[in-house]
Amino acid sequence: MLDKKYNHKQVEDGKYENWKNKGYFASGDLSLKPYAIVIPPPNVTGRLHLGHAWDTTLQDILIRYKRMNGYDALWIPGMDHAGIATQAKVDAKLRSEGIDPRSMDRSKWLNIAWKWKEEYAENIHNQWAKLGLSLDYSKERFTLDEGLSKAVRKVFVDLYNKGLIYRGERIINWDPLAMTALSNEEVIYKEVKGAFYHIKYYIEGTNDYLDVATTRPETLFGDTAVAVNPSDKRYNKLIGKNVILPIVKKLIPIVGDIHADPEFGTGVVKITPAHDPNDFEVGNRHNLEKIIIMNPNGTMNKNAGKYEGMDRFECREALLNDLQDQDLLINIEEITHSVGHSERTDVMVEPYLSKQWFVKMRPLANRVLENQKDKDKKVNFIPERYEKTMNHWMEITYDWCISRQLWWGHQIPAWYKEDKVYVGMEAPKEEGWVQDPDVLDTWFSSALWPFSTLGWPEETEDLKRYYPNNVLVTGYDIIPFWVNRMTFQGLEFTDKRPFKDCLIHGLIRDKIGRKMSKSLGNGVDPMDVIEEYGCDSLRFFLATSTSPGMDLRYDEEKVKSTWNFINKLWNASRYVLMNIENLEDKELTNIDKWILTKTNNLISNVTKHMENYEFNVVGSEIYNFVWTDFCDSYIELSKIEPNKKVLLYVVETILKLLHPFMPYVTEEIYQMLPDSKESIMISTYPKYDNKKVFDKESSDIDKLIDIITNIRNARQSNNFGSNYILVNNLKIKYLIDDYKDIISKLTKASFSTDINDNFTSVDIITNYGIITAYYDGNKNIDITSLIKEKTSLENSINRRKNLLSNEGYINKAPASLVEQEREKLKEEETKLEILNSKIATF
RNA sequence: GGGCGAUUAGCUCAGUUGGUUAGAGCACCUGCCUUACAAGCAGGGGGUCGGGAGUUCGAGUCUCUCAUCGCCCACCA
Repeated sequence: MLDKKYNHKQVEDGKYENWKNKGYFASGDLSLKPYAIVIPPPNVTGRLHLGHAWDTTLQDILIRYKRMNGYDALWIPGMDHAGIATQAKVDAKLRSEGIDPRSMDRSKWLNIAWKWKEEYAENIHNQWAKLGLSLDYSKERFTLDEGLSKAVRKVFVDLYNKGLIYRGERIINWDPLAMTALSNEEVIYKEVKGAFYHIKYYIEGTNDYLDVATTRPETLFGDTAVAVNPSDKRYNKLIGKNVILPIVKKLIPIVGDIHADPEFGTGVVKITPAHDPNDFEVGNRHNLEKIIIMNPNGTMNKNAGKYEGMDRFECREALLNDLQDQDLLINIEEITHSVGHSERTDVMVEPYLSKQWFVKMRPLANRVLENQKDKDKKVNFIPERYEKTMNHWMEITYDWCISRQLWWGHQIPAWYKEDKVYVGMEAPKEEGWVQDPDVLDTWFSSALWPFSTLGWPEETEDLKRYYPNNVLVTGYDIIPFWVNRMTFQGLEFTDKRPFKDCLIHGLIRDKIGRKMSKSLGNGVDPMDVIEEYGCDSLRFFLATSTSPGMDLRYDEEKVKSTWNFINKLWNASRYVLMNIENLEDKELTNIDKWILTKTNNLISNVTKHMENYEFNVVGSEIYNFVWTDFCDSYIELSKIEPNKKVLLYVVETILKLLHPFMPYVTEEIYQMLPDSKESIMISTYPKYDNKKVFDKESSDIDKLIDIITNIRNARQSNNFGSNYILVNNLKIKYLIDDYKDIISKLTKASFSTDINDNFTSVDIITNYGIITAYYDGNKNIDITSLIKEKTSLENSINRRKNLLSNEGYINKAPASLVEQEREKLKEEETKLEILNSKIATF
């Protein structure tokens, strides 16, 4: 027998291992239609947070739903090597042991990193298990696997041969802490306090100077010109003259360039081609020298003269002091401006001239834009609006810097010998070639994930069967990083979209709406939630608390109320199981027919909303059905005449509908049902059956419930006590006559004819007529409440009369609706009549 | 500067192609330990859907506009 209370720990214990061992997670039944999802691979060094829990829960719901619907459901697990993130952690650990990681031998370092990876991968496996995810572990992949690495090399080589990958000197975003290049997407712009430093650049041979404002004065060592706008009358006569670069005291030219905006600042810009993307362009237009003034670690190099060796910010201070001393500093204007920071290390990014590998984006992006115009080939975003996010990115994107000065990742398949370059799948045979030491951006391999995990570039059976994937589930925050890149790589290398649907969810926020983050310390560990409320509670909360694409506030109260819901389900099942042995199958009563109707309508609605990814609607549909229709109504109404078959059918249906959301508790209860199969996981999803829909009977029971509520209401407001007599005067008399026993039980009333003359009588006014109640006590009718009810009834009648006399409405509204209105009007009019006669007696 | 989202009950959120005095959870009020459940049962109160205008027989739902908050992209010498 079930315990009185739902115990999530006991329920969840051991089930996952059992499912896994029995092979329920495995895919590959070729007689079934395939359905495939690949998990967004978590960073191998990370710990799964609530966002992962949400993301994976949604996928598991889809997979379990499809599996129960007779699909060969494949959910591929896997992890991402997460280049910078992992390397930073491994390095930090080594440094804490007093080891300088960069002084190590690369292969030794890699050994340590791999060990680290194994350890952390294990953590993630444990967390996936805790979340109940039905992943097909036989297909698990890692982005640095040999197969995936081969896919990476193939893509690199092919793009190179097509001219879509090139190596060039460009201004890139440099992370001086991680000492690597970054892509634009890895730079986070933050508003910070800074200043415009106004510096005197004396015009050669005069005592006049130009007021040059800069936010990064230390870059002046790399200045090779000063620019003014050719149309700027204040300065354009100066074009061709020179200024004296402060401190350095060398001459640099004044050039005319449209980059200088006369409206902005002083209208004069210093040009530092090696340290600013715009200046780089200006430099190219005017053939200026590009002087790099920093070392990769953010310290100044020899071009900074006496400042060599100082950190860039230290140099800034020292330089400003010197400028001040030499009366070259005009003023310091404090401003707030946005400055790029490294996504991973959070240090200020330095625009830096560097030789890197790039993907030429325009042709690849155009292909996506073209493909999205084809209804049958496009990636369908849910909600649709996120397609704009992708398309916009495709329109404005520019070349993707893919080389990283790291060790952890796919080493670039390019080899150099003197000034020759070789790009290929394998190293050249001849002596003397040296492989590029850099690795590829992590996202370069993630972009291939939907097909590389299925064996591409080999033409595997899996690839043919499961590609394109049916759906990809991820948060809107990584559309630019990942979804976009998978889409263009998918099209380029498979000629297909990587997935048909792309289900987008939002971000998890804390209770007061802030993003969860380490620095705020407001993160919630899903494992803690599972410990306290169980995995099923967490999953149901995550999946049903918000509509698609919207953010979700984590609210422990809601998880708690989900637990209560499960406890309710638990106890309803407990009731059924406690009684089931003594029950028999009987002919269906109208009450049975009512719940069968409700159940099948539920199946129909739930199925529809599952197909549309509307899990929040599914959640409230099931919740209301279980609590209100099944527990509050059916179980109570049927207590006099319970029907074994119906009770079991309804419970089993509920369990199956809920199973994708709450795998554990539904399995636990399912196993206790008399005819259960080996696991609910592999049982068949409920199907709508119109033979179990009885509209007429069902509508009668709706009325019965309505009448019972009326009686209970009257009972409480008049203090009937627990024994009073009802006399039926309804237009639908049969209803009460047929259900006297039930009404008595549920309202504590009797239908005796033995009415004492001293009893007080009260008329209970329902939509279907009057029921008179006789009870031993004082009359307790509140005339004001009657009048209040009368007023609102009159208003409603007037509203309806107006509506029904409106020709536009009569002619254009659906006939059934008009008919409904007429009926309601009639009901209300009779009720008003009764009410008026009641009031008259006062 | 461009784009997107939000604004509905005290709080957190739903509200499916416009269908007619708006739903849930939590909180609140009243009465109940009724043998499935007091983490429960029964009954109840509470919002006119950010402001304004429009389309329509009918708008929380469509259009325009304003306001507030948030996010994304771009720019910021």
